[in-house]
Amino acid sequence: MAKEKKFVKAITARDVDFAQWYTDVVREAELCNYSSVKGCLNYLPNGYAIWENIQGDLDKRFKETDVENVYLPMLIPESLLEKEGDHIEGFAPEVAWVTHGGMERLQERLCIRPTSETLFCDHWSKAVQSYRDLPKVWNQWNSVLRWEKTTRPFLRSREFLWQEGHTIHATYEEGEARTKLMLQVYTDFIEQDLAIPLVVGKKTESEKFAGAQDTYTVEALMHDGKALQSATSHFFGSAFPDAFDIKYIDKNNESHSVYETSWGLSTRIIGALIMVHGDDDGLVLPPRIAPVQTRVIPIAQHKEGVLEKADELLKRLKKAGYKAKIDDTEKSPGWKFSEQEILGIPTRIEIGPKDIEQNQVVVVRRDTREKIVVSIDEIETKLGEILEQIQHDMYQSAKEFLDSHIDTAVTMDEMISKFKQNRGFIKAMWCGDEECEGEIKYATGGASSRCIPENEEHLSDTCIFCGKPAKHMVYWGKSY
RNA sequence: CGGGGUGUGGCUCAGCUUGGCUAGAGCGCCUGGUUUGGGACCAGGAGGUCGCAGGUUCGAAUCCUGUCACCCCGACCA
Repeated sequence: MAKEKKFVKAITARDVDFAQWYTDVVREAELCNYSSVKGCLNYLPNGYAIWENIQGDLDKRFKETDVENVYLPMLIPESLLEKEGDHIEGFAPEVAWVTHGGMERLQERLCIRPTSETLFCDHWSKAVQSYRDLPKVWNQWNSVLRWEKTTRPFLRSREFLWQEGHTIHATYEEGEARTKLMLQVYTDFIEQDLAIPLVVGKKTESEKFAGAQDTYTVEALMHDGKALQSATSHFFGSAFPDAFDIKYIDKNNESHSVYETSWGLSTRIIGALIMVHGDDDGLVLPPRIAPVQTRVIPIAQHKEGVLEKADELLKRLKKAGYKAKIDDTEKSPGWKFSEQEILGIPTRIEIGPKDIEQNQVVVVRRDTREKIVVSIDEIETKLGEILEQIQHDMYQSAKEFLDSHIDTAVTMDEMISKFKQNRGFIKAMWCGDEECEGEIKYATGGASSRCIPENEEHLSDTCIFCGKPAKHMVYWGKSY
């Protein structure tokens, strides 16, 4: 007798409706949910655990490059925010203001930080006097608030968690080197730990951070073919610190400007994890960042000895250093399998009466669903190998996707038709004119310049839009 | 900011056009029992001032006015 299908699939197929799929995965995996304020999220244990791991890994990489952590306030006086013209102009439309303290109206309103360049500079303007005070290489883990009109979980929220690094240096070269160093730190972290391949480069004038001289970016390609800026590193030169009057005295008692950088990575990266690796069954997390690397699922756990064996296995896995959990709830095995898949736990280990009889377990990979029979005696070493393989394979398949979605174009017709048929990045030459950039965006239905890579290729002599001599090769793409 | 949509138990929604008995369903939850290698089943049970305010009416989840919130698309946006 055929059983009636009792459970409707809770996750929309990825290729049917990508936006809905994304929302479904976020909901079903219980990463976050909507709070009572638009655009502000409740980060739930499953989602926050991912962020904690990101923090842990990235912070370690920061400290290897001599970064020191600090914490500065969340409120910025209006007068301070206004000190650098481009900066305030860029952020003014999206800052939230505190106007009252208790019942009293404040003499000067305070903005809730959209970013903290001004606070760092304000501090340094007093604290830095001598070349001996330099460099300052600081970072803070915090949240910021930007009054976005359109919001989506992780991708664009009003309040979001991030880290913002801020540094000042005695020389231009040193500042520029730090900017590039942090870009490299992000690239390594995202590619190695998150298994997300990147396109790396410099932003054009119009896409730059408000007040920056140079903005560098790492761009990831989501499965729907849209790009997502996944981290950023800015070089401010000395204009920004000059506006705050940060000066130092060198060995010869001469006064000099300092050179500033800032760099950040936010919870938006969780959106990238979902959209790069996820599939129709839910989240797929790379083993190095997964809060749980394996979940033991006892089969027929009511039978004599099964739970005991499963618990014993769990203890061994934990002892061997794995982030392991057990699902010994009363739910049916099918339910448990689905849940492990929705949550993106990289492996599950099935252990039932038949396995125990043969001194084995069945390891199932989340990414490929491959079932691997492993002798219980070897589980500690085999699981590690399987996890490493998953990490490697996930990067490879994402890399293949990225590579197969990068194309080139030398005429506008070519570019437009390629954007229509093949989602992703298109490389094309550009004259450096902001107007052409806008025209290209319009003509392609929204493809903006994503970045100019360090090693530019020479595709043709002229700008793809206006035909004037080309200055740069640009990666173009539609983005989140 | 423009267009569209939705607010009814924890979740997803039906009911509203055409006002009327005690406001429904599925999932989830609780209790007991049977099950257990891909979302098991039976029985019983708890849980809702129908977003908020006002109006019309003998009577409003349903009609009217206002308001708030959220979602989707677009525009905008480091």
